[in-house]
Amino acid sequence: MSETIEQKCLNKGVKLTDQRRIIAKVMSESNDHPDVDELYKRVSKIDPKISIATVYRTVKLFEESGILTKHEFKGGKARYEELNEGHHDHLIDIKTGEIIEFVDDEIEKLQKKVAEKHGYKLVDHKLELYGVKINSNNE
Amino acid sequence: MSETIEQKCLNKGVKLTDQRRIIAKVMSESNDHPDVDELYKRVSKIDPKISIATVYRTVKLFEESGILTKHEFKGGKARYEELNEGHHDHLIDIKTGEIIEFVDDEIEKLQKKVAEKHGYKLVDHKLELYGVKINSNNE
DNA sequence: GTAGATGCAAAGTATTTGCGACAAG
DNA sequence: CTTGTCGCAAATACTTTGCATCTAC
Repeated sequence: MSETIEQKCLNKGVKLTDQRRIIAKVMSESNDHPDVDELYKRVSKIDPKISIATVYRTVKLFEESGILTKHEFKGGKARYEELNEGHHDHLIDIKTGEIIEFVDDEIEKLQKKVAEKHGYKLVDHKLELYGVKINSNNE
Repeated sequence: MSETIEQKCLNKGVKLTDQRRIIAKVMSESNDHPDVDELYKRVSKIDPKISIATVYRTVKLFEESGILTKHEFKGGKARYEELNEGHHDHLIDIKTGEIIEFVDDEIEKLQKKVAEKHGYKLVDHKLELYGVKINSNNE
């Protein structure tokens, strides 16, 4: 396993407060992609005195420190996820909202190539696929 | 050239009002990706009495009718673009904000394949590349 | 001890909506 | 005519911020 969020904070000189420790813990333990409201709810169960302003400030700080990433999936609120070595993109079930993470090296390479073809160095990218389940009960 | 926005409205049974005609015209003539505020400014030059609520209502209606697409590029406001046959994705210069449109069939195919691999039919997707210009004056 | 963090409530943005007046088909 | 649209201002949703207090280092 990789570094904990707390370790990352220490390495990056981010001051650790109780609130941040709690937010870090909740994010580490979340396998989904909570929005700020949801995160606030989870965090409030541990410490009901934390304010939502702190949650907003903290996710922003963690994002800037490369600890979390922010996703802005279609039409919704900003959602967050812990950033680990393994980069991945998202496939979103438009019926259920379920999110599947995937990696496709070939797509990654092609993206780089496209950027270069246009004279750019690729710095970041966003790839989201939206789909519906192909299953047994064909409509 | 393809159908005009006005023709599309007729085909889809979208009632044409003066305001909608103006918004349609401005969008057709825009080669960039204006946000609602910017669109409102442009539209106001033609008819200063149009309200921003109408602009919001109209872009939403046009989006639902498949006439415009909405983009939510990183951290900004929603931006709109006329939807034509030729689908394309966007490469955004993170220094200047310039937007380059591109098409890459191979990436498109791979996206479909990835979705299928996970048991999904690809319905929609979002691909944005963010880059910096590689140029003569290397920093 | 001091710079930075927190909680609160107030202020910003972006967008949507209720309503009476008005216009398109 | 009648249904849907418009303009306006008020409402909503999400996020940020000023300020006084408190806390990590």
